[in-house]
Amino acid sequence: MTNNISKETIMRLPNYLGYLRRIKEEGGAEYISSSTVAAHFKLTPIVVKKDLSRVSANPGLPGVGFELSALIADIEKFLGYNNVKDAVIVGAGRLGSALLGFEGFSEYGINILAGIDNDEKLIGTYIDGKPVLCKDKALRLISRMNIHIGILTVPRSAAQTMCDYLVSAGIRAIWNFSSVELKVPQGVVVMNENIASTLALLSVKLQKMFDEKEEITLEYRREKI
Amino acid sequence: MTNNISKETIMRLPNYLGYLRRIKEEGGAEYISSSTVAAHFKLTPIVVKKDLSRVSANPGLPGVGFELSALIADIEKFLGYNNVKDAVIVGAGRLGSALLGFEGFSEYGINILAGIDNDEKLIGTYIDGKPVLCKDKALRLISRMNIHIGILTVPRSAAQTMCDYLVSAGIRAIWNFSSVELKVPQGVVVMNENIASTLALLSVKLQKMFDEKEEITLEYRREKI
DNA sequence: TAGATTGTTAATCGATTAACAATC
DNA sequence: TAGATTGTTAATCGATTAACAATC
Repeated sequence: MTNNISKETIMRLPNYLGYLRRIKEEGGAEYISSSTVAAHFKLTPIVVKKDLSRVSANPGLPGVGFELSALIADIEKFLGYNNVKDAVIVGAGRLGSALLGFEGFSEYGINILAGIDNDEKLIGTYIDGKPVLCKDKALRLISRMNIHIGILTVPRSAAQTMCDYLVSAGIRAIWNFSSVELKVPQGVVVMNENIASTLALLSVKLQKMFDEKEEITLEYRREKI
Repeated sequence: MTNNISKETIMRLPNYLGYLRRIKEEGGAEYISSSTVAAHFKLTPIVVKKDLSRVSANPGLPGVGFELSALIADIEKFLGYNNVKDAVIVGAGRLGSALLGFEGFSEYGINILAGIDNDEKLIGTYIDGKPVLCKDKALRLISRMNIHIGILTVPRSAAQTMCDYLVSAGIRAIWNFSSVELKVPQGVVVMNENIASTLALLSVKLQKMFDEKEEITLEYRREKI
C-alpha cells in the first residue's frame, strides 16, 4: 500500500472493484491475478498489477494472485466506500431527478439525502422517496447532518450562486454538472463532469475512423486503376 | 494545424469553445490571447497556447492573440460540430429520457432522433418531442437515416445484447453509460461514461483534504502542549 | 520441479513546462 | 519603441511498459 496514487489509477479502481465484487458474488475463485483482471478490461497486466499492488494492504502471492475478499476490502477502504458519505443535489430538474433516483450511488458509498430547488411546484414533493427542499430547509439539513458533498445540476445562470450557497452551508466537495467554471474558496474540491469533453473525444475518434476507411477505399481504387 | 492531437487537448477544446462563443456573443474583443483563456480555466497559458496553435488554421498574431471568430470556426471544424451527427438512445428510462430531453446536445453537433426501448408502455410515446420506438422500427430508422452514434443507457443485463443490436444496425460509435465492458467488433468506437470513476476521484480528494486538515489540527495541538 | 505471477528497478513514451527568438 | 504574445525547440515530469529475480 503506497501513498500518492495517480489519478489514472484511482479512476480505474472502481472498475476493478465492480468486477471483483461480481466474481465474488458468483462464488468464483478465492484468488485473482492481475492478468485475469487485465484481460477483462483490455488493459495490460502490468498496469493492473501496479494498480493493485498500490492499494493492497497485504502483498499478492507470486504465481497465484491476490486474495479476492481482501482485495475487495482494500479497494473499498482506499476509495472510502466504507464510511458512506451523505450528499445533496441542487437542481431537481431532469438530470437532477435522474441522479436523485439513481440506485447505484450506494454502491459507491454515496447516500443522497435530498434535492434542493427554487421551484415552488417541486418543493415538498418526493422523487424516489427523496424530499425536494427549499434552500432554507436544506441549509439546516446540511449543517445538522454534517453533509460535505453537493451535486450541482442547475442551469448556467444559477450555478455560481448555488455553488456559493453550498459552500456557505458547509459543503466541501462539489460535483459540478453545470459547465460553468466555478469559483470556490480554498479547501473546497470541485469535480467537473463535462458531457462535451467526452462527446468531443467520441466525435474525433469516429471521424478518424471514417478517414481511415476512406483512405483504404482510395487505396483500393488506386489499385484497381 | 497539426495532426495527432492528444486526448487531453481534445477534451479541453469544448471548454475553450464554449467560453469563446460566449465572449463573441457578448460582442467582446476581436482577438483573444491564450493567457486570457488560461486565466478563465485556471490553466497555464502555455498549455492553452499549444492547444490553440494545434487546431488554429491560421497562426495567431504575436502580441495580440488569435482572431476570435476564426478560432471558433477552427475548433468547431476540428471537433466536427459543423456536420451535425444524428444519434439514437437505447433505454428510455430515467437517465435515457434525461438525455433525450437535454437541449445542449445540438451545441455539440449531436442531434438525437429517437429513443429505443422494449417497454410497451413507452413505445409510441414522445419525450420532449422525440419518439420512443421499438427495436424493429428503430432498425429501419437507423439504416434509412444512416445514423452512426448510439447512446446506451440500459441496465447491465441488457447492455451487451443492445450493443450487438446497435452494431448490427450500423452504429459505429457507442457512448456507453451501462458500466459493462462491451465487446464490439473492430471498427466500432466505444466511449465509457463512468460515474463511479469521477466519484472515486472526488471521494479520494475529499478524504485527502480532511486528512490534511486533521494534520494541521494535530500540529496545532502539539504546539499547544 | 515447472509455470505463473508477484514486487521492484530501469527504460520508454508522451504530455506539460520552460526558454527564447520573432513580431505585432 | 516597449510590452505582450506568438511559434518552436529543449528540459522536465509522470505514467506506462519492459525486464528480471524471487516465490508460490
